[in-house]
Amino acid sequence: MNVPAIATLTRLRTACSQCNLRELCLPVGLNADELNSLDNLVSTRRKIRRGDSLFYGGEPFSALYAVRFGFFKSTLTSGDGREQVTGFYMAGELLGMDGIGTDRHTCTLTALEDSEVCVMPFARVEELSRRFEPLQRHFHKVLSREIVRDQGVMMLLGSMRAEERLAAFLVNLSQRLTTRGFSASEFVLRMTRDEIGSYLGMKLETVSRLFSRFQEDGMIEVHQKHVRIIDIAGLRRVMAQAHSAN
Amino acid sequence: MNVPAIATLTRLRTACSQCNLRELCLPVGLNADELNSLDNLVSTRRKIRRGDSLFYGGEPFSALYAVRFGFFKSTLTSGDGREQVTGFYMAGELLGMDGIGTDRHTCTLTALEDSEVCVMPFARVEELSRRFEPLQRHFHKVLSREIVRDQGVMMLLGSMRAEERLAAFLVNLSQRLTTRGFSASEFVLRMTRDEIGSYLGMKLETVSRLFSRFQEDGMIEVHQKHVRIIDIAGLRRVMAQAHSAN
DNA sequence: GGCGACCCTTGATCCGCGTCAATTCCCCAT
DNA sequence: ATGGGGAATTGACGCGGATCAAGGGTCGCC
Repeated sequence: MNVPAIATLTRLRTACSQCNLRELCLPVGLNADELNSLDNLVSTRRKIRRGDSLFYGGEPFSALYAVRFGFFKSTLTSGDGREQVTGFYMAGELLGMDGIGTDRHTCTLTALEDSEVCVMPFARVEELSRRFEPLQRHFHKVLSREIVRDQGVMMLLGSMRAEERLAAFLVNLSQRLTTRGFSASEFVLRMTRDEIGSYLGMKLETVSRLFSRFQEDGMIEVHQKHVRIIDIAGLRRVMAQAHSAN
Repeated sequence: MNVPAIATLTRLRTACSQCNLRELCLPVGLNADELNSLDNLVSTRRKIRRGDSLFYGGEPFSALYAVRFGFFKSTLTSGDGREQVTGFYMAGELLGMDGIGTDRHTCTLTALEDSEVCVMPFARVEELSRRFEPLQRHFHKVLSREIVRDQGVMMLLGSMRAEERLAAFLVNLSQRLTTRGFSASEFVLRMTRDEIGSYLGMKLETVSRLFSRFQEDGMIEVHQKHVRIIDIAGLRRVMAQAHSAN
């Protein structure tokens, strides 16, 4: 009598239909019935302490992860040991899609604050999306959007100057925080200057200098990791100035 | 009697099971039976003349495309009109995956030489991959690999210096040509210096100068669009030199 | 077959950002 | 409270690659 009771509890606890992130996460746009069929999508949840990694590049791939709360960076390490930050992830975003192609993760996912993820065994994702057209469709959309996001970063890195890149970064962060119900104008950076720099293709000193400059220009206020955006229109203007880098 | 005969002919003509690219393309790894079920995946073929576009950013998305022969570039245009080359595609590679997420293409695909693609209506791709597990699996792998590829470019742009990037570009081209049965060491660039530069985040003059330098160093021979790779190990050494950019 | 439109090459100069270095700030652990 | 260490800031300087400019090669089109 006891074991099934616990199993039910676990199921409920990890049920997408009960999750307040369902409007952001994989089940977005599904109706109540459809949601219920998803309730065994998530096998367990897993807590990751700040500084620890969810998975490492090279590890075998078996599951996708949805961020419940917390903050992650993904990093890629090249043959010669250089490390590049390839993305930052927050609640409702999906991790691990890089592993599908080769059955091994290519990047490492590290928590930048104490975090929790929903573990979705990939076999289950595929099975459910075969049986279940709306999930299939949405899953494909999520994969595709990751491609589009990456191409956006390529454009950032390939054709914008340092100040434009940093402005774009701040605007993007602000938008994503807003979507999640946080303040659009005031937030705490979870990553270091070095990590921002790696992501944006510049050195930490440059990041720091640009923060100071944006502050002088009255567009933001920065104190260490605290950022307040005063003039988001100004930042948008900076990121769109057409006068090139290359 | 006549119409069905033509229909059969068309079917045969566009059948994956008859295509010599099936080992590179979507149906990779499927057995004969499985391949046959795919024979109505491709609705038609479409020829694109050099300089023409298969689709433009902003257009509604309806199908994926597999390159039969030819060569494409994909470009992204930012709000302020800057254009960034985000990739080059050759036979057997899949185009259009950027459109799935928003039902609109985000990038423009332009033929750099006279080309032909197989048109795969996306609804059909999804339907077949629901009914057909190996296709589903492989399709997911293709999407995931595109993500990984893009992350590789991010690393390139974010953490390598110009000469490393260009060396990496040449090595990558050579590899992909080899896979397709072409010479690994001698080929014709289908894109201009400007397009290479855009892709690699540098100016065309820099591309040109680096080509000349690689030639002086005895690693390649270049005459306009003709490239001969003499010392691929040397190029690999250049792309891996750890002494940073940022 | 010759003319024009690109494309490529190469040089000279300049500047954005990387590099190196010193100092300060902040958080955390004792 | 206090000391230690990582993170951030700021300045001085130099270099890689952008910018500007001129010339030459190649191919398609009349």
